Amino acid sequence: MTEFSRPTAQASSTRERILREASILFTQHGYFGTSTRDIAGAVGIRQPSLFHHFDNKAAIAEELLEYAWGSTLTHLRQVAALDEPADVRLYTFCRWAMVHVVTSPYQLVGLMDYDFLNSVDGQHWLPRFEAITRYMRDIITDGVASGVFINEDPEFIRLMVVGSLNAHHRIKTMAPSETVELDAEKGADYILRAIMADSTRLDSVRNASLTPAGLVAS
Amino acid sequence: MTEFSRPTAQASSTRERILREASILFTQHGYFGTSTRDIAGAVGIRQPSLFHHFDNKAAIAEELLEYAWGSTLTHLRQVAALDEPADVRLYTFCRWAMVHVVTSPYQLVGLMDYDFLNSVDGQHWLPRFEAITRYMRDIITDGVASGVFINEDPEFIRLMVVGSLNAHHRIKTMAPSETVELDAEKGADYILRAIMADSTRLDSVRNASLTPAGLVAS
DNA sequence: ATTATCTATAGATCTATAGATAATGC
DNA sequence: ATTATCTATAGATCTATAGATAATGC
Repeated sequence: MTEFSRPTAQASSTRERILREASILFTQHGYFGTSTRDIAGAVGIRQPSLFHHFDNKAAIAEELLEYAWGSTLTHLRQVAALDEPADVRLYTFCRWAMVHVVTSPYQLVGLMDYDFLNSVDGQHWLPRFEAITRYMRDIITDGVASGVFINEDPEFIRLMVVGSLNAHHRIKTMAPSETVELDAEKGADYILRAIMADSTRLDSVRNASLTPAGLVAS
Repeated sequence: MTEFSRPTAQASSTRERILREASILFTQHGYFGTSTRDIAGAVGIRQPSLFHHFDNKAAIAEELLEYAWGSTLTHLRQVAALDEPADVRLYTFCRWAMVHVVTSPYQLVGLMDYDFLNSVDGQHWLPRFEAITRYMRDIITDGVASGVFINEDPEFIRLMVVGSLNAHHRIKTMAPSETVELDAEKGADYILRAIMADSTRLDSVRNASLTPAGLVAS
C-alpha cells in the first residue's frame, strides 16, 4: 500500500481546498476553460480572496504540477537505475505512476493536456518534463536494443506508452475504484503487452517488478 | 490508398483557411486557449471578419467535429456489421481511423480534449459520440465474450483503446510522416497486442482486416 | 446586387490590486 | 499584530454587432 502525505499538515485549509477544487475544474474544463471566479465559487470564497493564497492563477497550476511530477521524477530516476531488464523497470514505473496519480488528493490529469503545457504559464515546467522524457526514452531504447520490446522506433513507443498512462489516469479519475493496486496492474499489463516482443513473459515481468532490488521505499 | 475530398471545391477560400488555422491553434492551445483574434491573425484577416463566415466561435469547432466524426460514425457502423471476428473488426476500424485523422486537411486532435466536449459549446456533439461509443463497446464486448480479447471489463478496454487512438492521433499530428498506411498499422498493432488474448494471432488478424468482405469503399 | 472585408465599439468577462473590515494569536 | 476575508474597481481582453467601404459578378 503506497501512502502519500498531503503537502500541508492542515488537510482542509483554504489553500488546500483551492488546490483541490482547481484540480477538479482543470480536469473537467481545462486550464483556460476554468476562471478564477469558478475556482473561488467551488471553494466558497470571493474571487479576489484567491490571491491571498496564490500570486496568480498560474501559481495554482504550477503547484499542482510540482506535486504530480516532482515525486514522479524522483521515482523514475530510481527505477531507471535498477539492475533489471527494461521490461521490468518500465512495468515498475508504470504501475507506480498509475497508483500515484489515483491516490493523489488532486485530480492531476487536467494539466497533462497540451493547452496549458504549450502556454506561457506552462513553459516553466518543460525542463522537468524533458528529464522525465529522457529517463523513459533510455529505458525503452534499452528494451528495444536488448530485444525485450518490439522492434519499433523508441520515440514512437514512448509516446504511445505516455498516451496509455494518461488514458488510464483519466479513466480512474472519472470512475475511481477501491482496487487501486489491481487497476494499476491491469493498466501496466495493457502497456507491456502492447510493446513486449514476447508477451508470454508478462507474468514473470510482473512478478519481478513487485520486489525490485534496490528500490528505496519513499 | 484512402482518399478524402475536401469539404469545399475551392481549397483555399477564407472559410477553408479559417477552419485549417483554427484546427491548428485548437491542437496547440485548446479551444479556450485560442481566441477569435488568434484565429483571424493566423488567417491574415481582422477578428470581426471571421463572423462573416461563421455565426460564432463554437460553429468553427462544430464544423471541425462534424468533419472528424461524421465519416467516423459512418465507417464504424459499416465495420461493426461485418461478419468477421471482433479482433478483425476492431483492427479494421482502428487502422481506418488512424489514416482518416492524419489525411484530414485539419488537425482534429485538439477537439478531442475534454475542455471543449464538457463545455456548453461542445454538448451539441455528445449524442453522436455516444453512438460511436456504443458501436465500439459492442465490438469489444463481443470480443471478450468470444475469448479473442483479454478477460477484462469491456468498458475499461474501450477507454484504453480510445486513449491509444488519441495518442497515435497526436503523435502523427505533431510529426507527420510519409508512411501513413504503415504508421496506422503500427498503431493498430499496438492496440490489438494490448488487448488480444493470444497475440500470436495478430498477423492473421491484420491480414484478414485488409480485405474485409462487405466493406463499401467510401 | 452581392460578397467580403474593414473600423469602431458595445457589453461581458477575466485577472489582479487597493484598501477596508473582521477574526485570530500573542 | 497578523491573517483572512470582503467590496469595489482598474485595466485588459474577449466575443459579437453595426455600419461603412471596397471588390466581384451579373
